[in-house]
Amino acid sequence: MALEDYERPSVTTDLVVFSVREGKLNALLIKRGVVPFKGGWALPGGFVNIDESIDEAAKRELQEETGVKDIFLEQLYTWGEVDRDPRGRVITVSYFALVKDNEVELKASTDAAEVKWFDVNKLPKLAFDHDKILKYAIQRLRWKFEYTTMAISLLPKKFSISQLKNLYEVVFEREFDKRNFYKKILSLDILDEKGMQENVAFRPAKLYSLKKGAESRVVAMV
Amino acid sequence: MALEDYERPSVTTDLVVFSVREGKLNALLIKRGVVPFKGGWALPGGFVNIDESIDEAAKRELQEETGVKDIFLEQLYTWGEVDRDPRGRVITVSYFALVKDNEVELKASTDAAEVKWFDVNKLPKLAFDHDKILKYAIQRLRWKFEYTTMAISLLPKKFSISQLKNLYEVVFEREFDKRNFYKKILSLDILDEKGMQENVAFRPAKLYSLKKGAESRVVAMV
DNA sequence: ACAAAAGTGTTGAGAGTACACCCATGC
DNA sequence: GCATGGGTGTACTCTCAACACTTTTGT
Repeated sequence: MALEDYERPSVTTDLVVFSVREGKLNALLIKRGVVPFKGGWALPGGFVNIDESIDEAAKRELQEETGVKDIFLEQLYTWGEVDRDPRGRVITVSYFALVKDNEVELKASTDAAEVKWFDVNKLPKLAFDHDKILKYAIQRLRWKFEYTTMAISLLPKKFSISQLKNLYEVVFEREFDKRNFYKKILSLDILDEKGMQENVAFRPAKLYSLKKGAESRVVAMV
Repeated sequence: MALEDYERPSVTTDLVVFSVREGKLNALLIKRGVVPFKGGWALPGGFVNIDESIDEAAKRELQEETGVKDIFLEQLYTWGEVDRDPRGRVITVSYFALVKDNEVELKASTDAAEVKWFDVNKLPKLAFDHDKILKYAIQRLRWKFEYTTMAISLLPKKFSISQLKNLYEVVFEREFDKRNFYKKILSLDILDEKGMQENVAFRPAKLYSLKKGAESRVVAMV
């Protein structure tokens, strides 16, 4: 059979954009400016254009909503229940992204009456099956933190071990032993020393950056 | 914007169906009976109907190609490059499946001139981006074997530890120490004893079955 | 000198790895 | 009794977890 013989579904991407703000894990949501679920909160996202790859569509959406590019973005899962969208048959490919709070510029648009960060522990009711997608994304985020060096992409180029430790404590919602954390991270041989903090009101910390080539290494981080 | 304002891509599923045959890990391929790549080998798969979920489409394809149902089937990844299919814009959601060799009945169809098992180390050139998909599936398969009890779904209801060990050796292409393997598996507390082998020409093995509730447990298996 | 955060070592428990011999059965 | 695969224990190493004090800096 030829392509034309099949009725085609619409395909969208939905993004779970995470950031750490004021010591909490936050996710980006938009207030829908259009039906269905007009006025309800939902994940940012939109249709995949016919001449762009799904990854490109996700990247474009991320930039439209946050102004951010060149940041960690990874496909999560594809949701294809027949009735997940009241407008008709819509398949969505979900992605998750990590952005640095201070590099983000939120902008409303026609689709999004409002764009806002929410503490993942204080989420509103979400449109479509977006609560399921968000739960899935949090699991994946934790997994990524546990087994990859991805967390470091959320920190400045030079960072201290304690900044990294804070990040892990926010994502896993528990404390890590300082000595064990230092020992573990330093034993992985993934960091280069990059001098010291300056102008701090207490003992300056050593700064590190991720070693070249360690970006995609799979290591047990914690 | 409304759904109608977007030109829609076609959506297919592609299946990587694994089985263990004669001590080797095999994948199921079809010889394409239609253009493009007519006469070339490809993964089984097909279009997602407008009134079925993607999971249902994958399940249906699996049954059409192998006659198998109720077996391990899991979504892998969604491939959405613009030019991945010469017929036009086709997005494919890949799945991987595990089937028991002896429960499979291969059938050719209009789309598939021939259906055949291939040793994953002796694969022919594949159509589309199917070699990438297959590589991805093998990675995932190994990960699943390492961290879940999924391997057991490939064995008969009652099985011996050495059958399980053989399976792991095939998938990881290396040997496991017999004593350590027995010790590790039995220490996980995921098996129930189910009597002994009968009518074997040597010392009969103890048989086990997977404990109720252990199907989805995440454990380090090896 | 004090406030604030940085940095550092040891010990015990449990898990992984390496390694070789006896056992039960059918023929 | 022999061929075939089943089943078992010990010692070493390494990793993980628990635990508290000293150091450096700015004010």
